[in-house]
Amino acid sequence: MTYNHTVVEKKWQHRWQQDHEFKTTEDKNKKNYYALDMFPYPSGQGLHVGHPEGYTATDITARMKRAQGYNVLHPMGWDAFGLPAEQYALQTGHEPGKFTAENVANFKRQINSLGFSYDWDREINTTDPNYYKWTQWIFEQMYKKGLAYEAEVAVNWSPDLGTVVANEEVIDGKTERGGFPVYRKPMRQWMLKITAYAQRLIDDLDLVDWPENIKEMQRNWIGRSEGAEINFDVVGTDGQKHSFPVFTTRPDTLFGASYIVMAPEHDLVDQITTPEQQAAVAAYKEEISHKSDLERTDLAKDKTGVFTGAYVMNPANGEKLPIWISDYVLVSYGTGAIMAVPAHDTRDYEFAQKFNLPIKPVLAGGNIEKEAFTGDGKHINSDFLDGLTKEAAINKMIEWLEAKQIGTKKVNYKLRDWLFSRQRYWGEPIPVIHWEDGETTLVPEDQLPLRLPKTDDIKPSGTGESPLANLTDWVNVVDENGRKGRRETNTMPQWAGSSWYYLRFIDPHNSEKIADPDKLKDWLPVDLYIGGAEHATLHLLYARFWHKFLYDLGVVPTPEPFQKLYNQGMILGNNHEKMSKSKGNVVNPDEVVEQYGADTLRVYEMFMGPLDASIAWSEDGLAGSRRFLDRVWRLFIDDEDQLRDRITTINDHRLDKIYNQTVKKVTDDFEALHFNTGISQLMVFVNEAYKVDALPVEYVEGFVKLLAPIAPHMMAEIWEKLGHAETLTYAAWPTYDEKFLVDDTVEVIVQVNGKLRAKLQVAKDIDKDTLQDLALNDENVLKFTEGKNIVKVIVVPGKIVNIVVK
RNA sequence: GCCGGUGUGGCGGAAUUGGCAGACGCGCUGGACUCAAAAUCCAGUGCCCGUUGAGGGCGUAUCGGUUCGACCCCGAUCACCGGUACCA
Repeated sequence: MTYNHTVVEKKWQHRWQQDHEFKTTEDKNKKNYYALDMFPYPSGQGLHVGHPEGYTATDITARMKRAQGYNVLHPMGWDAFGLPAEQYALQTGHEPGKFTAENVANFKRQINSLGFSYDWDREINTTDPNYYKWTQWIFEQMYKKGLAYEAEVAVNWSPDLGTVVANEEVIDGKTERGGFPVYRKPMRQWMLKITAYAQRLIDDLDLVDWPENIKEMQRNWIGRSEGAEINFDVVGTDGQKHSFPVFTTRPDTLFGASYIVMAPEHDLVDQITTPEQQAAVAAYKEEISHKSDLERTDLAKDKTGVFTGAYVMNPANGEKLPIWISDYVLVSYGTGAIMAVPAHDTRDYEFAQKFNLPIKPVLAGGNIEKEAFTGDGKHINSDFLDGLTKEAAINKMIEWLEAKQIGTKKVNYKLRDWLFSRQRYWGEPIPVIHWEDGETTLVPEDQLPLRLPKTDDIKPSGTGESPLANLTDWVNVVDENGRKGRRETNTMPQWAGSSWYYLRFIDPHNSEKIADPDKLKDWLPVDLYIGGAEHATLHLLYARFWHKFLYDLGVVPTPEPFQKLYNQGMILGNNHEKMSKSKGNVVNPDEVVEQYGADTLRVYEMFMGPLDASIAWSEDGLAGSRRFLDRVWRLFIDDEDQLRDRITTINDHRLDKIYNQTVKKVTDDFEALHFNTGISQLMVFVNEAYKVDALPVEYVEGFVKLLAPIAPHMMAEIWEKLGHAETLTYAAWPTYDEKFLVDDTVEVIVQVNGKLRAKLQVAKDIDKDTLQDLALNDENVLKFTEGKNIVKVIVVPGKIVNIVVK
């Protein structure tokens, strides 16, 4: 009979669930292995075929590690707070919690239909108060350490919608929904001081086994740059003293500074602007305020700006430099003001050209008539720096600045503090109360979790506050002394719950602590973490930041959370484009499971190519994977659904070599996440097995174990037919014997001038001279050496002979 | 623009350390089985020359270099993908 995937897959999924087959073992005599997936947001669309690619990879690893005798922690949960549920609730008047629960149920059904070996006893959900109690707890610890603070930050405010919208919801300055205008409006926000960890977040990348490109992305995102802060005194028109610092990576070019630029939002702008320039400056600031961040940076080419009328003195040479404002200087980076050296900075050069400001070279080389010279060279027109090159001049200038107390050496980071509040209902409440006397307090720890009040009537507050502001019963509080207060109505961003969930999986039901310290010690760091590269910066940086903070508190025992990280690639539609509804190229895993079975989907997704590559879906390829599984089934099982007679306890040794090779290669490949080549080797074994009459039962069982992590349902069924009552899950992983991998003879290739001319079958330990003689006298080789001078013969025993002739 | 990555048959891809380019799969071609078809099994399949055979030439984005020998190392160029966006 042909293999019936529907029956067999249901049978084993049912049994696994009943037996709690994948419950995490915590045997002290075994080593531990933590295989983690990036947990999904349970969207209404359900799973698409991209999800199972990473999930299959971790599942294969988890299953192999169980067979290899490890305690394996392989959990799954739900990152279930998020915008879509809130929008659904706003539109339909339903409660987002219920909607989310339905989506979770659907996701879970789909995930289980694929046979993943998750320990569902450890399922977590970020919207569960027992979970977000600890998200709030971590926030409170940060607040106590001064790492959570309030600040006025500009947000995208839509008066028509009565809400604040996220950057990605703003298109051309209008809301994505409705097309209403969006204004930049400063609002009180919660911030987390991730910048305090900037240096450690760079340094500790050296501790982890991550793809180099992801490390590089994080380094770029943090953006460390070294330079100096230099103080400039404003040459006052009204006798008032003002001074301000600028940050520069090129203090050595101070002699070439020809003007100063401040960000239009810089605090000092209004104070220093002269009366004659006030109108122009005000008009420019007004113009800028209508531009979004994106617009300000997009219009990069054409520089704009206005003179303030004020001047500073160049501390190096006493020159008077005009102060301009321009939006090419960002208030949020460095000090919000720069010294412009147009001769040696491209942006300053463009600005100087446009406004006819002087361009004064202080480095030899380049042609400043045409463009800024940003390379290295000897300093000129620079007094005590003349003749020095860049690095020496930078050091000398910093020494000089520090001696004169004009400036200091300074390191700057691009990384900004984390904007941690959202004006949303569907998120973790920030456990803070603002009292009428101006005091701000945390909700006491013993009162956590601070529950999100249930409501099916989520409406915009109209003020820019979250919909929670409408729920006056919840918002208004009174303390024991009758003092009135108001709860924080901002909630946390989706990143919060996902920044520490891997810790909770270790001890998910602990009501006293985030997790038992001994268990954290046993399981951390995560051994393998697989997910999409789109989380390369934000999620992975936030999680590392929280982990380091908890490490400093003594809560977690390791400085880094994820030892090995791997990014799966994308599965594209059959037209090589990203799958999307509008392109009509989306493949639904439910249909694949129904038609071909979960095992086929798993094999196919792993066989498509390297795990990190983006590869197009192919129905033919999928069918080919099913064909391979059918071939495996027929190899072992006959038409009566019985084991084939060819499976025997007698070993005629014809499969010794290929079997042992297969065990070795598959084990190594799975370990290295090279599943495509591992599967290829399993195919080679099957091809060989079809050619022999007798299949030693030992090899059959070994093969079943090797394929089981990828095709667990079919292999469980064959395992049972092989007469095993006990589960395949914990059956020991096969081993190989080195002695079968080495041959007595090897094939040596013979080249003449680097071109292949012959292949020789020779004894493995043949000596160099004999091999050389053999090669030189080969019939076909002689055709190419006859009548020519043999200049040189390179002999690599066991591999190659290269004869160089002239 | 800058940073990172990739480029191999008709297609997905393989090649561990600089040593047989194209494993494995798809597709295609031929054969067996069948009344026939599907399925299955077997064989062939980089391109070109050679009637066949033996064999030969070319070939890993392009151009050049290092080397006895380069998909692999180096330099330049092109294309595509990802990240980033005036970060002083």
